[in-house]
Amino acid sequence: MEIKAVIIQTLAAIPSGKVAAYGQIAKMAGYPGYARYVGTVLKQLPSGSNIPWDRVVNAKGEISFAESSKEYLKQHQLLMSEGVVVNNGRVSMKIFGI
DNA sequence: CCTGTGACCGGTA
DNA sequence: ATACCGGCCACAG
Repeated sequence: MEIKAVIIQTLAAIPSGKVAAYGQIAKMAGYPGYARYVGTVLKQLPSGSNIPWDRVVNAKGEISFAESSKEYLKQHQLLMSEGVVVNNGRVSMKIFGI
């Protein structure tokens, strides 16, 4: 119950217009190695929460959904609307570095 | 209790 | 640059 909260806080701290990697978030939260768990938490987030799940990408800077998936398109759109440039599924260096 | 799974990561070839 | 591999940790069945 502790870890989840910290991760969510860290997610909420990502400024608009920037993105962060799963592992990076885990590390910032003080739990290095919890990258996968970050994904688990995001997946279980209730819809309607204020958590910017769309600003989370994998270590390669890519969206972690299949291109054909609906979620991919949605995330892509959200990122664009926040000023993040996405090229071929890859975000252009706007990584959140506190 | 044990096993498989996941919106992952880093090192090595 | 890409491909493969082992490690990672909580959670559901």
